[in-house]
Amino acid sequence: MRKIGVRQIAKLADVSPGTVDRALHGRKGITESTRRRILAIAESAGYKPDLAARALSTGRVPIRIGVCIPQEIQYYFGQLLTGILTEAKRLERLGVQVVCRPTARLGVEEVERVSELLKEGVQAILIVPGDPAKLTPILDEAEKENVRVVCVDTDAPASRRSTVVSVNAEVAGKLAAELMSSFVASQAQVAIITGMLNTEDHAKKTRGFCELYPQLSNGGSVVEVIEAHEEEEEAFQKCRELLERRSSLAGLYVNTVNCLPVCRAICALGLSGKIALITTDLFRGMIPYFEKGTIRASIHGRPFIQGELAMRIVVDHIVNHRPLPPFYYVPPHIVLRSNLYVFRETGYTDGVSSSTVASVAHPAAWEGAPQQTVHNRQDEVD
Amino acid sequence: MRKIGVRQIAKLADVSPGTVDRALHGRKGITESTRRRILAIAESAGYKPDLAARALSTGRVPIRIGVCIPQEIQYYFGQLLTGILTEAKRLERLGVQVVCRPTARLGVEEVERVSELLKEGVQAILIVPGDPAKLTPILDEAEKENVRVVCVDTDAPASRRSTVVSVNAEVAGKLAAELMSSFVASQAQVAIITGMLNTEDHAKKTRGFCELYPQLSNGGSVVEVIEAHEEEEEAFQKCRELLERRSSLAGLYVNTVNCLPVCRAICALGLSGKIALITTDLFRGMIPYFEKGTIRASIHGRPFIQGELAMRIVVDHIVNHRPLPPFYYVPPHIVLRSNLYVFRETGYTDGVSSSTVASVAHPAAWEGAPQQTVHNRQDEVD
DNA sequence: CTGAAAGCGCTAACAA
DNA sequence: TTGTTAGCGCTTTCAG
Repeated sequence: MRKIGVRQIAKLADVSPGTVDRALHGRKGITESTRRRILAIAESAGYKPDLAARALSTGRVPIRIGVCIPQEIQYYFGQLLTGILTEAKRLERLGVQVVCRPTARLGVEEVERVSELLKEGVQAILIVPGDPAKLTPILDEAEKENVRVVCVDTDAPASRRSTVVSVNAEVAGKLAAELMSSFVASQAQVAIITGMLNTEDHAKKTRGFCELYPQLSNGGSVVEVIEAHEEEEEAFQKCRELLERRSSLAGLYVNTVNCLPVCRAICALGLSGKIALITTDLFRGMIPYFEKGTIRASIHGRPFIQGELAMRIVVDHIVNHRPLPPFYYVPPHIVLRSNLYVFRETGYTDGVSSSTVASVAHPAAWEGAPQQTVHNRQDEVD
Repeated sequence: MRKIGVRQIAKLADVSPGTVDRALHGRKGITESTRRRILAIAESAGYKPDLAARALSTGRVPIRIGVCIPQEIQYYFGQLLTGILTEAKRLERLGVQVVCRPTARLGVEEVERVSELLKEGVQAILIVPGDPAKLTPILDEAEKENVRVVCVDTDAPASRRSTVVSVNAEVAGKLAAELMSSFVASQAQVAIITGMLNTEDHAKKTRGFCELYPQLSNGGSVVEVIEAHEEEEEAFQKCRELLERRSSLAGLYVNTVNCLPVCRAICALGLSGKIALITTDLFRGMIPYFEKGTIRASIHGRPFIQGELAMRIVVDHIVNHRPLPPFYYVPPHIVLRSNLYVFRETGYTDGVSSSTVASVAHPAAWEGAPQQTVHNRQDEVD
């Protein structure tokens, strides 16, 4: 049984292959009646287009994806970028190319970088919008010119961006609250150390926590919310002061990635393990504090995954026309001491060839650091 | 910059495309010297063959992936399959085709299905090996004939399978233990309800839990481990009996997906919310028990992700020759009441167009069920 | 041993 | 509105 293609359909319908093509794709320049006739024939003949042939014919226009993310906070945005590039590499065969125009810091010269990307003729832009207000016009402009804008990690809600890939900040805050309430005694007092409350993400996490914790803790309360502006020294001083002022404090929720100074303050006052500390995200510097029991849990947004995912969905959209839903919320992971080493961010997992959510084996998960597994990269022609 | 293909290589080497083809594919009828010359040129030019064109020319789909998973336990293996197919669809443009040979139940007629797949000429097999002992010979045979075998969800450790995608069962058990110890009071007695201890996965989870719980609970202990053999009625009866016998029981860890009967038993005895129940995986039937507080947490292996990942890494291996590490452990998610609705398995997330780890927005995460977001599937003629 | 040329099934530009 | 035709990049057959 021969494979049936446009040619045979054309023969059956007594038209030319061109007309069949028009019918199949709803192109203009064909009578409604013949279109329906052809469609019916195609249907009944069980026509399945040959994707390979189509791909070949359409001429694989290289897919250029622009990337604009900050270079600072390496362990966070670095992971994000790695995720993006890992996926891009995987999709190389599809003709995916990435064009990077990083910003020095979050929110700095973003508009300039984006306009450079647009000049490069990208079909989509992955961006961490640090200054959504300023960006909105150019992002809207991009979308109008049919360039898909995908926000990553944080949103630009006022813009027409196609979608956002991020954690649901409110859920992250609530998760922390739920965990906290099971770590501390009834009626316990806890506090939050945040970055800046005018940052959407920080505010939402704080709000989520403050909303849920009192409900679950039997009369417990959030006694203070402190802004540390992502500064190491400021965080350390304020935290130390807080702990001295509030000796009754049973828990602390740090909802930005700036948790190290807090850990140091806690240890300095001999409170490690005595006060329940819940942090955000995960990087190697946190490991000793997990091991000492200073950090009880962390709500991890997994930037690597976010990067991978953003790249994946945007290419899927461009190549296969899969629609982009307005939000892609990735479920944050809860990192405890017992699952610490399954996360690639600890560096004990396979960081190169490993795919998205996975890591390689490391038998000694609980007790200390297992050996790192290394894989050789095979580079070949074909 | 034009894409470089056999034609340009031919021009560079001053030979014909035919010769380039011979060189690239180690075909006979070419001098060793010219072959090496051509290969060097191809290499330095960064030649990447166009899979679509090759597929069209040879008339064969370049990448066929066989899938052999059980049809039973829909909510689990169904999710796994959906993940596999979702990813396959995404990779369609690369010429990926899947061939399904499902088994009726886990461990039944697996060898037959695998041998059918081998006859189909697949390049790789994704399999949930229910009966590893029986499968080992044929899996080894497959690998010997250069067919990659990827175990999913559970392993066939004695075989030469290329890799396994699963959760690290021991870590899952330890996670449960760590959570349990923070849910219950010091020195609390807890019990485990499992499936069959001769199933690798169940045994490892049980072991992980039993090892860690006593260490973290200040003298608490695991007083019983009950096998329920994945039977609803058996689980219900045994659990009920257990609860009556041990009135001091503070926590229960169910490490198979068969948690509903346990929930019912707990509710029947009026212990909902009084005893800390930690379950495994996630499906819609569990939602009411989360909402009532019967289930305190669940360790979720995310079969959808495992399926997606398995397909992804195997195609990446075939297409880009990325090496397959011997294990791919996916970090299990901890499901609590506050993050329940971010998981696609609850049905409140976007189950079709959504990608791997993501879900769409649902503002009311804590309080009851938010509205379901629906995306229209784009059904195309072709 | 190497070159030339004919497609694979589909799309798109141009002709009728 | 419809038909014709020239490729897309690779493989393969048949001459040279």
